[in-house]
Amino acid sequence: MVIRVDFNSDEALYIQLCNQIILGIASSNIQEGETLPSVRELADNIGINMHTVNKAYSILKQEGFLKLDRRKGAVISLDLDKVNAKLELYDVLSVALARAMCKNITREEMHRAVDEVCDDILYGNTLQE
Amino acid sequence: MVIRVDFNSDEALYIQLCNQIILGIASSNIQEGETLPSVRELADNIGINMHTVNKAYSILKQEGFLKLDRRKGAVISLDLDKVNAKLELYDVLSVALARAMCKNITREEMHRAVDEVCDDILYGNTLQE
DNA sequence: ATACTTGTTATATTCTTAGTATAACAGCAA
DNA sequence: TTGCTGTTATACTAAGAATATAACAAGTAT
Repeated sequence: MVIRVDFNSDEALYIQLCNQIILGIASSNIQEGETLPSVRELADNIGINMHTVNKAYSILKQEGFLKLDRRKGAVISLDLDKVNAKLELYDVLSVALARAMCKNITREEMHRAVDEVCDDILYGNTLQE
Repeated sequence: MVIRVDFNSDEALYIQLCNQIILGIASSNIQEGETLPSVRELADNIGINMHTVNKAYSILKQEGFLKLDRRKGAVISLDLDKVNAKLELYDVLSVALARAMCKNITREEMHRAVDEVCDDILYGNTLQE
């Protein structure tokens, strides 16, 4: 799985790493049971520090996306806590949709956006390869 | 319009201010043409520094939610840049929905979440008063 | 047993951001 | 003039992000 990073972004590197890996899982780019590169290897590939990668992996572990094994490394392992996941989704949506409403984006457009983003993640319509 | 702040949150104070005001606009709690408290007044009310409020107002101005007038203060004034607003919405959704997909949240549940959040903003179902 | 790799922990340093604290300025209203 | 707006400037503290070394424990491979 290819992982890139934008050094000019105002988003923290470890957050970018988390997001990319989550997108990779959602798009089946990497699947349950498969392993990510080791912290040192990924850090070297991207050109960042080991601890930055380790921080991302630790967060993903705590959020139930993978498990860390000292022998195998970082193994994708999904813990399906839907209750908590829904609460987080509602939190994110409340600010995102409030913004959208202020900009006169209709509810139909929001629903279309959900479908398009899902399709994009699953089948890769627009940009991402 | 009532504005509160959570000092224990890991979210920056000025971000919380921005989000609250945007939610206030979306929920018609405050409307186009109406004015927000002055930077000094709001800062005193909440118990934070003037510059933190000023930072929030400046961002909201730059994002097209209000205009700053030296005589009237901060006046709600919506600049409807739908193109940009949609791009931002897609950005936020892509990471939020990828997370949701990993947690086996169905597309139907996502659509229901959109409707519930919108209704909650507009009519105040659950918690917010 | 040795060498190597894994995640993990610890410490220290640099840089950026967030937030505060004063202070002053320009424009406008009572 | 007095008092209120937003605006700008400067300086400081605190916290987080990222890096740099270093070492440790546990497993694998030779």
